[in-house]
Amino acid sequence: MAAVVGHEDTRTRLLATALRLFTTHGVEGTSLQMIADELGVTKAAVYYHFKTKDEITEAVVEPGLRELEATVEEATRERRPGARIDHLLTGFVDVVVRHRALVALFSSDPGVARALEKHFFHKESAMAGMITILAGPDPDPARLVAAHAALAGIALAGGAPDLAHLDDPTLRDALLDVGRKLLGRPRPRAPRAPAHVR
Amino acid sequence: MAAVVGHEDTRTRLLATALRLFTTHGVEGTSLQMIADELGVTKAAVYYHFKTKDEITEAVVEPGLRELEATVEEATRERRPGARIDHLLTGFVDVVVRHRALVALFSSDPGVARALEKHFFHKESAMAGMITILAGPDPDPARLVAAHAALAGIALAGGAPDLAHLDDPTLRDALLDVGRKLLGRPRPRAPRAPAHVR
DNA sequence: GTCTATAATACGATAGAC
DNA sequence: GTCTATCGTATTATAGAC
Repeated sequence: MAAVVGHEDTRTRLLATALRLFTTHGVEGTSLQMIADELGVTKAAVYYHFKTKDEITEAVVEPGLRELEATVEEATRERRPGARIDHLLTGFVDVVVRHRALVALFSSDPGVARALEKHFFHKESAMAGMITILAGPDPDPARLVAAHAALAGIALAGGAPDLAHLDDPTLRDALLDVGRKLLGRPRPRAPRAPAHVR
Repeated sequence: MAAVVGHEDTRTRLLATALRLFTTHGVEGTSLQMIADELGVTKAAVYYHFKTKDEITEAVVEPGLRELEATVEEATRERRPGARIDHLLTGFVDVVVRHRALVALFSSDPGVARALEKHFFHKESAMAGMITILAGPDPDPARLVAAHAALAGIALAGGAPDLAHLDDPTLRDALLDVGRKLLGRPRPRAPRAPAHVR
């Protein structure tokens, strides 16, 4: 199973380049010409790998979105509401850390939503599902705002260029802390230290 | 002092329309044709009020950015670090609530940064200044991440369409709560209720 | 202040050579 | 698998009539 390597490689390079350009210029602000130039090929060469620009956008976003949807589905299966939140929170943070800028991209870039709404993927429902789990049924405004802020804060902080120097475990812990503070969840295995803390 | 009213009115309508389109399609995803169509005028009419698209982007963003810069400057003048954080936090939340989608726009849209970096405004330094105040000097990773998450979370939650139905005081309180939780600040005038709360 | 008309350029996308 | 060349359209922006 080691055929078409050259093909896969160029395709992978293309997606990596596209992601980088998308995060700095936005999807709509990135032209196929820019991608081709960065790759050192022509526009027509890009069109060999992908039929349309939307197809590129989908392919860039796909892996992260798939993992996110899987995490939401897993979390939904938890019986206790608190466990649902914890499962979703850790799963979300893991995806953000694994893909860094990607989640920030489709948390805020309208071009991603536009490209995705025409096909199978449903970013909207994944986001709605996460909010429902985090805020619970019939949430008060404070909890609803906290849920939104947690998702946006984790996604954008995780993808922030200023924080790119942090290694994965450090970033992961810090992002988990953000989520736990906003959602009122205890840290695992250290429920609540009484008085000598800080 | 009540001249040129018609002019000001169209200009204001134009900016409001531009902001709305920017938030739903992104700056680069919004064409002057879209703005003109939405206004019921032609592209040339838009060009009467603004010489370039960048000028529109600047004008849309200007009021919010000015208020933000003023808030940062005020906060910097506070002597105690905690007071600096509280001042910046409340000021930032007020700007977000007053302008709702605007702050979310220039927190995440690359088109805004691109349009601004060519002229007087310095979004970058305003953001850096806020992070410095919130995270303090030589911050550990956790505090740095918390500061980033607080700003991004407040901005994007404040501009979220899902939360547009919340009235200003409710949204304001909820966003302040987000910031305080992430930055470890106490709620004013109700330091810590002992046991009967919740 | 808004219009028609148009210029110059960039866009996404296709055809066909190599 | 990548190229040159091109099509049709949309873009920002300008000139000039009304």
